[in-house]
Amino acid sequence: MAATPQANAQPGERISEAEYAVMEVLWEEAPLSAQDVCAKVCAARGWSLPTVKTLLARLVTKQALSTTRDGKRFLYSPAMARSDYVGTESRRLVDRLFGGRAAPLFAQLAQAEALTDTDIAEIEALLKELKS
Amino acid sequence: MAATPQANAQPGERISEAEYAVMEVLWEEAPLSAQDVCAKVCAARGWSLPTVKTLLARLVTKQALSTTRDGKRFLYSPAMARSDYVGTESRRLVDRLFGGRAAPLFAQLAQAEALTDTDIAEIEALLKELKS
DNA sequence: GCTCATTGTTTACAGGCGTAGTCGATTACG
DNA sequence: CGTAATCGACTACGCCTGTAAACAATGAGC
Repeated sequence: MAATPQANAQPGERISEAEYAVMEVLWEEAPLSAQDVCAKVCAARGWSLPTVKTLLARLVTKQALSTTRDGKRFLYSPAMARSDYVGTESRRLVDRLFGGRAAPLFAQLAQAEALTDTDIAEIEALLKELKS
Repeated sequence: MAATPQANAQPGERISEAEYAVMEVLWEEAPLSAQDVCAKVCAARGWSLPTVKTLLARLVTKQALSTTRDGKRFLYSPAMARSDYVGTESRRLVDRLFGGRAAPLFAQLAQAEALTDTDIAEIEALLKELKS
């Protein structure tokens, strides 16, 4: 048995921070080759090409990326929407730190003065919309 | 050289998820002994006493907990405020996922319908206060 | 067609994390 | 005073992560 061997990896697999940096690039523009991705992050993070390759491979295993052959190389594209990732990640934080309620998070940010005037204005607008 | 040996561990050390569960208990009530802590989390997380002891030790190393001798055992107390932890952790998320701006996070939660009516009311109240 | 550069794959390795057992010291109880 | 229970320290170990080298296949250019 064991249909597809070593292929354990639910789509729910967690994406690590380094992997996330790679996803960022691909969410901005895709599909890209490993080299393209490296061109966009290697400098900033002090990575080498092999590192990016490893991360790409792991993301493919985790089904966070899909690939298309292009000659001898692969082109990588996100297999999950950025908003999905951001959503579950936000939710996770709110659940873990604020008992699942968003208001305390907001209060926290407010108290930490992490809210700019623009933020406040935008949130106000959103609120108005929500109530309609 | 090497003043205090193995004692590398800036207070900035990151607290892992399991460690956080222990901190939670101590933020709620402190000081507590290892057994007290275990009594409060072991069941819920399926841990054994040794596990809790390890986590406590690591948290002490990370200077997230302080200890007081009490006979042959230690009593543990938080060495950092919960609000500090929650603050940096929230900030980290906002920085990483929303470019440091809070409004998009709020929008995300709104769109994900993660906002209850109570949340909205409370946030509205907070907004009003902020503007005064 | 042959060689060279490029690509993905495999392997590596140290450090952190989750989970826990062992052990020597110490305290408490009889 | 001696023995048993308990405590913290040390050790362990597999998995994930960050980072990367080695290698084998494959496609491109001459």
